[in-house]
Amino acid sequence: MEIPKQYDPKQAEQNHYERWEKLGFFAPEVNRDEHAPVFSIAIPPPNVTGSLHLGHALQHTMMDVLTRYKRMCGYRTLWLPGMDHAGISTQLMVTRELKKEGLTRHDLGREKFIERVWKWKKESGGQITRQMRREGASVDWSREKFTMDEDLARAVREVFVRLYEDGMIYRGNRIVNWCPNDQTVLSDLEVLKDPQPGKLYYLRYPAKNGEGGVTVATTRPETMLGDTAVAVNPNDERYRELVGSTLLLPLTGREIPVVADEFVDAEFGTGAVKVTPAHDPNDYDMGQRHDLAQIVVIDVHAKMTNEAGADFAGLDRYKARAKVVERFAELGLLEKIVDYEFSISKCERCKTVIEPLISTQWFMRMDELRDLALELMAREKKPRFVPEVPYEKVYTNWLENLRDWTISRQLWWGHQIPAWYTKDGEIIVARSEEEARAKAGTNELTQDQDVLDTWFSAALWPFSTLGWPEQTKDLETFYPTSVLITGRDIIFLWVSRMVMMGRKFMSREPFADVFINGTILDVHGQRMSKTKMNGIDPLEVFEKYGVDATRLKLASVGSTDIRWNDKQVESYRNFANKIWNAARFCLLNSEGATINPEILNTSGPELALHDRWILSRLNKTARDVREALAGYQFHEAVQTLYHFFWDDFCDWYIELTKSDVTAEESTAQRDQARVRLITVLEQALRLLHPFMPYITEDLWQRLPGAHESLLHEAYRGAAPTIMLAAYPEGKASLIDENAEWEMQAVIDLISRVRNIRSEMNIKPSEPVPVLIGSPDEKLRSMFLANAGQIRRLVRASEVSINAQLDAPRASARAVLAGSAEVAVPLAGLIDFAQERQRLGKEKEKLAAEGSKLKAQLANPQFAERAPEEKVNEVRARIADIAQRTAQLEQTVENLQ
RNA sequence: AGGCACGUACGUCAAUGGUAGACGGCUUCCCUUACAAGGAAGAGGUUGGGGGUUCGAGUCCCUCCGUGCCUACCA
Repeated sequence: MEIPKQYDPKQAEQNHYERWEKLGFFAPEVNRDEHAPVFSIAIPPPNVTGSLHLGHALQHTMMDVLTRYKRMCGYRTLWLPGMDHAGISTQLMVTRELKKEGLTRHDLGREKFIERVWKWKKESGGQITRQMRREGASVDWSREKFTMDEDLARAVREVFVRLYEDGMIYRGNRIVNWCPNDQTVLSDLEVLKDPQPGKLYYLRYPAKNGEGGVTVATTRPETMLGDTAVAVNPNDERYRELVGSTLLLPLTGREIPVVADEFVDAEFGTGAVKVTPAHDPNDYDMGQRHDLAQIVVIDVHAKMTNEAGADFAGLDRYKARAKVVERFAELGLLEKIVDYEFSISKCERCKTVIEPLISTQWFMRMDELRDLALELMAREKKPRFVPEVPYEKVYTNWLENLRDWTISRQLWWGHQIPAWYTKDGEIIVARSEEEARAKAGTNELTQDQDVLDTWFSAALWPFSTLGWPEQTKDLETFYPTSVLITGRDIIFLWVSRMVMMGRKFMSREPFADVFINGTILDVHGQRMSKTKMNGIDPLEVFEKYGVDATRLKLASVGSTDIRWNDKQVESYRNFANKIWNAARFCLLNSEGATINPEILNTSGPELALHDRWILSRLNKTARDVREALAGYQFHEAVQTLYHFFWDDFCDWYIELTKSDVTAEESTAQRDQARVRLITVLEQALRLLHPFMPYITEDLWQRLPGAHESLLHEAYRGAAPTIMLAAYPEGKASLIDENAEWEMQAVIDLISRVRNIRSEMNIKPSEPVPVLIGSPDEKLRSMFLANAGQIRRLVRASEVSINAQLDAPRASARAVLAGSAEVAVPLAGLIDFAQERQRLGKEKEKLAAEGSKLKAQLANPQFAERAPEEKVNEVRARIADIAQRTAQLEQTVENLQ
């Protein structure tokens, strides 16, 4: 058989995915058992403009691990893929593209522009699906969705209409976050707060009679042109007299009142605040309280309006700022300018400084929806956050302080708001234009030009993708989904909104569990971002180390943040190579053998120790991996598998079977050993498959008898694939603690002898005799049964086992657990001083451990209060140490 | 400003209140016919400092130092 010595991931990654997909293994229909339990995941839809980054690969790996695992457990599994239309960024990308052609979207017109976006989406979206196929994601492509698909659009309109009819969606004129660059309103969550150094300007507003007046402090002097009051705290003695008086607003000649408002912090600045209701959210509120006029001095392009006065009209806001300051200086009204650090609001997408503006927009009232979500958590503790701390609290705290959501956006790309206006300005909200006409009783309607926030449609994702509002079979089967795996940055933007919408329209939470994955940082601990250019393309990592190795590293990230270092993937690449070579060994020695699952079901004294032991290890590993995955402990699962495959299977089991398996002649012993070896390997590959789909499938396909070995019964009749093989169960009945103890004794013995060889500088090629002494007859017969293995693994010329250790004086010795001793006669090789030193070191170690334990036991409180089994454990360990120390002393004496 | 996390080997990270581990790196030896992307044997830790609870603390509590993240309407 042709098997290269080195694992080549590219070769293994080549053909399997296509076959899996073509044969329909990813679709839930592959499962023939109609009573099968269901497992479903709706993918967090990636942004169609982007390409996938490591964070996506991380989440996809975790979702794929769970999906493949559950599928192998016989669940009817659906991992539903799809993409998000990402209104603002997509429109931005296409606008940029147009700009290169010297066009604006207005040149094309709405319809043509949207056509253009669809064309662009096809290309960009294709990139994402290619990447996902490369990752090995076992998503059901036949159910792929896009938030702008007609059926999802229908769900959006349905939700909008129902919420409107319930009075939960309304249109209103309020102050909002406006991005002057994107020309659209943004919700609070799409605004970044960026702390940066700035200036605080102290401006004096004279009293009406030209005397005195008040000094205010502001970071935005240009807004003074729109001031309609100055506010002070009602309890502020300094200004008590002034409340109710009138000031003369410089540069405008406008008379404005001094009002008292609790909001004002007397400690800050001068204690007096200029009030610009049209351009500041707080001032807006104050304006409402005091019935102040709203004077709009800045327009949607962040330029000064005519209202700002002839001197300023048309100026950019920052130029206007400079000019205002200059004028104040000229008038002697600029008291001072101090350095001041404050947070500035920026557009999350384009980083343009937000301009708060008064604008007519659509809003969603959140109080009722919020209560639904909070109730769900309070009563049923749903959804279950993993890790619970701190995310459950983060989630509920945010909900408690939730404010209304601005859902309209001044974009063309997105779900156009299903609201129409009659000539008289009446609002008709309907599912379609026809319905609107019928409702209005006229055909003369114009539809609202705005679209909905992308997150509006995303909030419906878990049920809109399954066919809602139709009562489809899929909806009935797969909702609620089993788990959501996502980053902590969208708990508010997305997770909470899905819960509210799911609760409102499906009466149930959209997912049972929410697993919040850790964030991948760069080597310096910085978040990866486009602007910092420190992102890593997963495809590059795949190229370098292979998909399976990368997946293993990603799966081991878990829920804590990690600093990414390519080097760390290397050890998993080495692991893949180890798997490859272990399989290579098994395959090269598999002639005459076929996988036989029967041997997995029974263990007993008729089996060799290592055979009982590996069955025990295999079942324990399966059990531990299952437990780890049940609690989303991906890291734990990876560690368990890594340790089992490399340490248990490769380092010990293969080594222990070598002598049998590599025999030239076909004997029953050889062939049975071969059957056991490849059968255990096949089980190990199954255990690894959810994490490393390519290499495991590739090797599995080569194993003799794999095609005939049992798929999970739910998949009877399906084409052979490890994907549908039953995941090892982890049977308690096959966990054999006695075999594990005995095997450990053998391993310890071998390790001690190897240690002696190494410390004594005995050449690895030099055979030495090994003498074992133990009064324990059972132990002796156990060593005897494994003497051949021991001899091979320590390169012994002979292994002799006696009740008494009868070794020449010139021997290196070691003490083992269970009152056993081992000696390696080293006539002419031994350096007595060195040997005494070596034993002395060992004695010190024992003494240190022993005195620690004795002190613990000597404490009367310990015996009294600690559980009995702990106390017994300590007693046993002390006894063991005492015995070993005594033997060591004897050994040292023999050396004198 | 508040809230929350984190600080463990040289590095990156693990450890239901019960013997502090893994991987990489490092030292020595070995190309032993599955694998040098490997094998064998080692070195390396008063778990950031201090205090407390407990029979027992990396783990729970307090405090200080350091580092991140989130939330917020101080102009």
